[in-house]
Amino acid sequence: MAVTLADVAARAGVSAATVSRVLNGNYPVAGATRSRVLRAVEELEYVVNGPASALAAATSDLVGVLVNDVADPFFGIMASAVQSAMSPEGTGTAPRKMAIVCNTGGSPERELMYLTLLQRQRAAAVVLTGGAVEDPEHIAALRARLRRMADAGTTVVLCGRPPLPPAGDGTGPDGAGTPAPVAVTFDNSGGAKRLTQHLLSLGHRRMGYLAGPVARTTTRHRLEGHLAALAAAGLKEDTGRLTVYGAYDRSSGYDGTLELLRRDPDLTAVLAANDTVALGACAALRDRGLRIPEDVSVTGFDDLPFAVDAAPALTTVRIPLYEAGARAGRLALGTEDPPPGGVATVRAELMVRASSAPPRSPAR
Amino acid sequence: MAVTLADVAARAGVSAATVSRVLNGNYPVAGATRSRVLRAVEELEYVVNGPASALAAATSDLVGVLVNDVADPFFGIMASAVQSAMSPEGTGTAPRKMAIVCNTGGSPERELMYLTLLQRQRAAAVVLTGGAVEDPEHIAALRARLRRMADAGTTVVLCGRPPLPPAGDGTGPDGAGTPAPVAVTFDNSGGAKRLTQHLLSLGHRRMGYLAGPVARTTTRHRLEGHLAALAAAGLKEDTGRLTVYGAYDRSSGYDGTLELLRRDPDLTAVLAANDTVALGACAALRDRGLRIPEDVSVTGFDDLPFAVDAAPALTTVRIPLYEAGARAGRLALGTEDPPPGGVATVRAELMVRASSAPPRSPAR
DNA sequence: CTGTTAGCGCATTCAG
DNA sequence: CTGAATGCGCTAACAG
Repeated sequence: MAVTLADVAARAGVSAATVSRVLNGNYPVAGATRSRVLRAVEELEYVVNGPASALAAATSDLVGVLVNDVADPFFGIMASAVQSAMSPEGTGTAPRKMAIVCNTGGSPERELMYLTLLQRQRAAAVVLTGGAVEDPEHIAALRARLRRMADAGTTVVLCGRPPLPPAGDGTGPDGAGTPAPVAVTFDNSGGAKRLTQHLLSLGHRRMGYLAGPVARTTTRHRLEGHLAALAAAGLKEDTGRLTVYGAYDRSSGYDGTLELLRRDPDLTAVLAANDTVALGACAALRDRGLRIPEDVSVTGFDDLPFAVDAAPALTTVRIPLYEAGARAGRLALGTEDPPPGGVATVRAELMVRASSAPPRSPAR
Repeated sequence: MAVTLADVAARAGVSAATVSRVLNGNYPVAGATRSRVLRAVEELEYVVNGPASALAAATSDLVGVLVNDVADPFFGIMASAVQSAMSPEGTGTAPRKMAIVCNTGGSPERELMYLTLLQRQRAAAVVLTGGAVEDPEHIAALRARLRRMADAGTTVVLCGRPPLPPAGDGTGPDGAGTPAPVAVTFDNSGGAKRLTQHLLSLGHRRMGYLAGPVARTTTRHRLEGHLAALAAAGLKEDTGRLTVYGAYDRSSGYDGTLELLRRDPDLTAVLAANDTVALGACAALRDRGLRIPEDVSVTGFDDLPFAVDAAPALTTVRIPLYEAGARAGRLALGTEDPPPGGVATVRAELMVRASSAPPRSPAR
């Protein structure tokens, strides 16, 4: 049906092996025959059969990128960056690798399911983005699956999540064999700490915290940074009372803020787990007739593109998502050497904007 | 190295063919042997070799999704929806098809390049999202490429773009052979028209229009709807003078608004090509000391999630991106029958919110 | 219902 | 530098 290598070979008057060689360019071929083959390829509009070549070469040019939610710019930006790393810079050269973006929806089952699919495709590499679920059972399953993939030659890169905790239960040789996956992690805890310190320095003492989903590394690290800053300021007694967990979306921010207001009508600041949640928080506060930042300060996290356009512009913590994704992409392709220790932490920078200001009545 | 079908067959004491049959479930197999095989699969942790099966079956389970920009929620939402259509509803069943999201960056070359990659992978289907570039040369190349893919058995679905214009130059049999790709189009023109009518009815007469990139179907259709409404109101003289082209991003909205203000300092409304551009427009107006909507009304397009949280909340046109994407996904999989004529147009609904109000001095 | 037999299209030895 | 032969792992006819 479709035109094959053999057709091209016949047209060019050479053997299939020669055509294969010029196409892959890994072998010496005479200039004359090379151009003759190339012309035949053009004329026949030949397109390599990916599956066949993957089978024969036992390698594929697919790179999987797992994200919680493509529709969320947080992941969209990272995915876009990973993909950009596949194309060899400016030149219009076709990338040999192709990124597959897979939506897990944050569900552990779907994460494993997509890994199986990727494993089945014999993916060259896989990049796991975003926070990890902290369920021990899932971690064990994930570790096992990733190790099997790594053993089969798939490069595994973590982006935006910490390295997998070591096995611990001593089943099988751990330190030995395949090395742990390379990780590009975010300084979530440090960023959250600086953010809270910023609010503390403005004079805030009664702050509500809208945390992300429970049992997620990102959620935990951000919350820990926040609590650490509170503790350092001698405010640890409030811990927990003004923390509400929810999803990383607008409505969680809205509902969570109403709940916080119920718990403490006099709070002077709301720290949201991310920018999207912060938007919901702002909406809830406005609906309650509270002004931002005069009555209540609001902060986000991530510094997504829309944060600067919120009204008022959101004070937040900037995470260089694009740079991190690009780096993860290069690590996946082996274009960049892994960092010492296998873990690179990208800095989170405090962005002070209009949504934070001193509280109405400082220090309660 | 890896465990193969043969290994499983040996362990289960059956032939490779039988294992293949239980795995694909398309053939009758005795219950006893079936469970024996399944157990062997479990014990050996066998994972099918995708490339090999694709080669043998001459079909692949990959579905390509081309988007201009994954980091843009407009595309992210559609991509997410397409992907959701791959999973058989509630059941935790693994999707047999896998969506590959490819970033074209809006570049025709990259669009063709990714199609080549997809063609190489022998993709089962490909979904092209977003507006099409209107360069005749590119259209011809695209049409040729899509036809070749369709001939090779790949289902082609358009989502958010109009059907390809017919060949016209009479090269080769056109109407014959493979049918034209199915398309899920947006009523961009109708939505834009209703939006402009809304502003007209409020009393606006001097409106600036921030168009998208030139030579894009989406840009053209939205602009046409706008101009049609103006013409119907007898305002055609202004055509063009108050239209500025730019990218679909915030900075274009910002810069374009400054340019519009230069051309007509007394304009009372700015219509942006999409919500992101509108955000930039709002920022520019605020920086110029103009209030929204008291001094200038602003409208967006698409009704992305953040539109309702802008301050003031954005009057815009809602396009059911998720529904459209899901439908495109089902059409790609053949789960849904194509609409009569091969083209389904989804309605664009006017969403009136706080960013539009009567002008300061009605009717100039 | 199950085993046997052929390839699918290509990348690689190994000779020449 | 090039051609001929072999097998990657699996599916799809055929037989039985």
